[in-house]
This record gives sequence, C-alpha cells and structure tokens, in this order.
Amino acid sequence: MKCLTKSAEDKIKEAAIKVFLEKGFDGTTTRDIAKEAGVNSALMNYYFRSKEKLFLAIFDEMFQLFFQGVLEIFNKPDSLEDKIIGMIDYDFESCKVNPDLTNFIINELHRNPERSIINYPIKQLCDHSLFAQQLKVSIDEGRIANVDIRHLLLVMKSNIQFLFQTKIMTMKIWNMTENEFNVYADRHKIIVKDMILNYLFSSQK
Amino acid sequence: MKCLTKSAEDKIKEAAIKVFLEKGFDGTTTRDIAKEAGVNSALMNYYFRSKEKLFLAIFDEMFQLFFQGVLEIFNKPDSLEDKIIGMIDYDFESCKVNPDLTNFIINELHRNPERSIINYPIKQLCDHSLFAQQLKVSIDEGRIANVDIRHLLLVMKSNIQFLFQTKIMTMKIWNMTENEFNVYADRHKIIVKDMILNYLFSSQK
DNA sequence: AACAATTTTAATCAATTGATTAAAATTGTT
DNA sequence: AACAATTTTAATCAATTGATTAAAATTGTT
Repeated sequence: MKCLTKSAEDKIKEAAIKVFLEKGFDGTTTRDIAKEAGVNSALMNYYFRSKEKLFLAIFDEMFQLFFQGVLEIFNKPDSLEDKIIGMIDYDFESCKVNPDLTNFIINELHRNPERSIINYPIKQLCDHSLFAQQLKVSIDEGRIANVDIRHLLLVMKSNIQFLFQTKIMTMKIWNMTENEFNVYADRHKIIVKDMILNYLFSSQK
Repeated sequence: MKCLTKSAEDKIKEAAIKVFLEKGFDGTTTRDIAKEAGVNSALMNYYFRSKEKLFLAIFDEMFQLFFQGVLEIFNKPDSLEDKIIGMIDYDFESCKVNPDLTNFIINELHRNPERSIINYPIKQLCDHSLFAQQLKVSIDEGRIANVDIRHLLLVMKSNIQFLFQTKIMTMKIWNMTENEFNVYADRHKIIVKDMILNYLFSSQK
C-alpha cells in the first residue's frame, strides 16, 4: 500500500473478499466482484485466471483471520485465565466487526472441502504455544480440570461463534430488536466466561 | 405414504430436501433436483411453480427438524437435569444422522433472511413448556444458577451443533481420521454436559 | 519521441440456468 | 368404450454465467 491509488489487482481482491463473504462461492458471480471493485469484468480473469483461483487467493487469508484472536493471544505473557478471557473477548468483537466470516469459513469448507485448502499451520502454532504449555502445567499441578487444549479451544469458539452465527435466527425466534440482541449477546458472553472458568478452575475431577 | 409408489410430488420434495441441504439454495440447480428425484425437469415447475417456492415448501419443515430434539423433550415428565442431558444427547445424534442440517438452516437464514421464512412458533412452545416452568421453579428455589432459558438453550445447542459444523475443519486442523473424530466428539459431549450441569447446579451466584 | 510491455476495454463465446410450451401419455369417471 | 382431467415428456426460450479474444489505452524504458 505504498501508492495512493489502489491497483486493480488489490481492488479485485478486496471486492472478492467482500462479495464472497457475503454471498458465498456459489452465490457470487464474477460480474458481482467486478462491479464491486469498479473494474472491467475481464480484469478478474487477467489477474486471477478464474473465479476459483481468485477464491483460493482469499480463502486461506480468511481462514487465518478466523483464528487470529487465538493465535495473537497464545504467546502473550498473561495468565491462563486472562488468556481465556482475552480470547473470548477477541472472538466476540471480531464477530461484530466481521459478521460473515464464521459462516463463510464453515460453509465453504462444508460445501467444497477440496477447493477450500488450508495452508495455515494451526496445529503447530498451537502445540508450541505458551498457552499449551501453561495449560499442561496447570493440569499437572492439579489446579484445573484435565481438559485437552482442542476441547478447550472448541468450547470457547463454539459459544461465541454460534451466538453470532444464529443472530438472525435468534432475533426472529425471540422477537428481538438489534439492541435487544446486543444486550442478550453481552449477557451471554458473561455466562460463557463464567461457565468455562468455573468448569476449569473449580471442579477438579 | 399410503401408496407403495411415491408420487412425483413427494419424490421431488424429498430430492429437494437432499440436494438443498447438501448444496444450499445457490449451489442447487433445478436439474439437480429433477435428476435426484428421477423425474422430468419440467415436473418441478408443474408441482411447485418455481425453485424458490420449492425451497419454501421444505425450509420450514427443516427448521422444525432443527429444533425437534428440544421440542420433543420440553414436556416430558423428566427432571430438569435429565432433560438437559436428553436434549444434548438428542442433538448429538441428530447431527450424526443429518450432518448438513445445521449448516443449511444457519446459512440460508444468513444468506437470504427474507426468503427463509419461519412459521414455527418456537417462542410460544418454549414459554409454555414444562421445561420453562421447571427452570423457573428451580431458580426461584435457589437450586440452580439464575439463567434465562434462551441462554441455556443456546449454550446446549452451540456446543453440540458447532462441534459437528466444524467437523471437517477440525479433522483438517488436527489431522484426524473419521474414527478419531468420533472419539473426540464423544469426549467433547461429556465435557459439555459436565460444564453445563456444573455451571447450573453447583455455582449459585 | 519511439517503441515495447503492460493494462484495460468492448465485444463476444459456449455452456448453463430457471422456466415455459405444446403435445403425448396416463388416469379417473361415466 | 368414450371422454375429460391430470400428469409427464421433449423441445425450446431468454437470461445469466465464467471465460476468451482482439483491439485500444496506458505505462515504462531507451
């Protein structure tokens, strides 16, 4: 981003991110993307060769974004408890900023696992994280419940992501306004934090 | 289903359920459905008038199926604790039988909220359920944590549905086989049950 | 300024899509 | 059996889709 005017390639990529996330691969036409980018529709093929290649160019990036909260906090010098709280807060805010992301990742992986290739080494980054180490020590010392890191991460992600994934459904079912949903979501976050921390720290079994 | 041979209309509807759930509205062509049903592709329009009307004919039914576990257990004569366990078990098994359902409902509501109309009165059925009443009594008597039914239901659904929604992602990230995932899922169910019951029953606050 | 390389455009392509039509086949009723 | 109503079929439609092409415009280099 060293020039003031974005290159056509960047404009297409940014437009692709926006439209793909909104409508999914199947619901997106190459003309949608060109229009959103404000470029001639043949340019998409000039720079990216095909709709599928353009999709590939953005998918892994979006996948990384999906795990950014976890990854950023993994190696901070905070306590285990603070990290768990931090990850939940981070995911919560991310879902507000980027409401289509979770659905996009899950749906594309579900619809076309072969196309949606993941290059990002989550497992390695996780296994070698300070977080994993802190968790192991805490378990060994009997300070928290014996729970594998994969289950812990999933519980955190499930409760926040699903809350926002089902936002429209929730609003329809319970007759909520946008504001009422926000209150509901804030309350839910508190419950989820309590529930997870309570499970980990006060129920040695 | 009083005749041995299914009517074309039924065959189309069944095929529509299968294909729509697999590929979503955008990813499905009317020819896909006709082929799956084994009927001439013009028959779809003869019986349902359009792709969208056929979609509407199955969406509400699928939405109902999504909540079937909860609804079936709501008014059973079991204890609150048994019902919570029962709902988790039911959802867990449903996700195995119908792995596309959660994604379908969430994604279609997300993609096109206007098209995906919900007629099923979840709120009424919930508010007037024995479950809601049991929950209220237990809270009033101080036997469980003070948590609104909407949060409780969401926590149960989140942790099970998201587990299966992210099955492919989980298997890719952690390098799991199908069998390893099943072990992982079984273990996760136990953790989720423990966590929820523990939060409700042993942490009055 | 002259030229080559790169980028952008308008026009167009074949394939696919949701949908319609008119005729054919089947079914039910008298 | 004769007939009308219903169901099914093959053929076809216009619109949309991802992609290509050849020419035009722009940019960078000498």
